[in-house]
Amino acid sequence: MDKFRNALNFIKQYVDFEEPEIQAMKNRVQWLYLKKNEVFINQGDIARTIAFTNKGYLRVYYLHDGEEITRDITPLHSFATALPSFISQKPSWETICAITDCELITIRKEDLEYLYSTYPRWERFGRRIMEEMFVESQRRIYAFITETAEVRYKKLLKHYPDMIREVPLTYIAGFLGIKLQSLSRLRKSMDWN
Amino acid sequence: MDKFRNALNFIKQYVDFEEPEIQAMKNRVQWLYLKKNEVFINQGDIARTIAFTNKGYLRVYYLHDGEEITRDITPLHSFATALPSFISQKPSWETICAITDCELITIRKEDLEYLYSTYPRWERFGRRIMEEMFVESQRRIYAFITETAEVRYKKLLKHYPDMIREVPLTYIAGFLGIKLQSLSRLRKSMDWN
DNA sequence: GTAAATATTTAACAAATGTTAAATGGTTTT
DNA sequence: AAAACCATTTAACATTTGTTAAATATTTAC
Repeated sequence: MDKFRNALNFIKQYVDFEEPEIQAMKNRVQWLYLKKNEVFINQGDIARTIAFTNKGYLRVYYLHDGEEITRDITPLHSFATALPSFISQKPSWETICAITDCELITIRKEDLEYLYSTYPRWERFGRRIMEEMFVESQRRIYAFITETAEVRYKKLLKHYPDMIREVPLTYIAGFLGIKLQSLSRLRKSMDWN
Repeated sequence: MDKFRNALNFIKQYVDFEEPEIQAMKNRVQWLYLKKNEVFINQGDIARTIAFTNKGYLRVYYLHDGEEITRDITPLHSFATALPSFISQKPSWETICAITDCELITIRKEDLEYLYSTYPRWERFGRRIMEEMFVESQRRIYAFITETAEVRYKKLLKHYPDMIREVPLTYIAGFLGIKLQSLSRLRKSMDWN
């Protein structure tokens, strides 16, 4: 039983790696275990690592007029960091926090840069994963433009049933771009088609 | 006067290239001139090229219940393609169309892949530009969650005054995620602060 | 097991945006 | 200049979501 099984399955969707490249990665990552509500990256800190969520759900939010605005809930087996801060190495305005107990595979920026510079296939992986994340992000913009909150909620239920089960409704509402009370009302009056 | 001046200025923000790498790119791009309302990539076609908008504005939209949903208006000096189709080389569900007369620098997917495979710095550029596009996309998601349409419109006015001048309000409204009539109403009742 | 804390629901009213339909204003074509 | 074609505005009414405040329900800590 390989601890890296989830991560490797995910990675191999994008690039076929040789064994030494995989080893180089394994030598440079750290495992990080977060309890529910523990913080991965705090607002004001510099995002020095990026994480792969091997287990659990993270929430990305920032403070807007004293209110936490949830921008993202990371699906299982995906990457998470405060990217603007990670790229620029300036303080982050976003906070990333564990919604459930989490098991993260993290890599420091300098180690990732080392992989990028040393192994062209890792740089290629970086490009492809970013393309994918961008496309997904665009899909979400379409959803905001064309779908009502009810439709967005139904799709979330359909695509991420586990997530809905484990994540409090406040955060789901934030992710959908509506208030908790609106989500609650919408759940009551929903026709299930 | 270098025809590539805009493009090179843009590119050099992300990676410092050597002359041969720039030449390799110049040898593989094509210039494409579109008149207002001409189509760059049609729904159902495969996106075989990606474009840099040297002049003019492109609009990305798709048909939703017989209605054109504008997902993006590309700023000057940025990249545009139907990325899901470009990546997968499957038919595009999005159409990209010239809002104004356009001057595009285009490169075919296979030529871009050649640059990526041959020059690590081009692959690095590909990754960095994708990171940037992803971050910008996330910013827009925040805007949908936290800002009213009026605030989004004011920011657009502030950041892209030229765009507002050249692009019809229908498309602006679509980009903001509201209907033309709502934008019109909002413009009338706006307090200019 | 009980108290405290947190999550979710409910409701009445307010604000923002959508829908439909028509009027007005500009441009382009002939 | 008139006709035809766009783009934009206006208005009345409908729907969706926000706001405020409270009531329930569920979970966590002691």
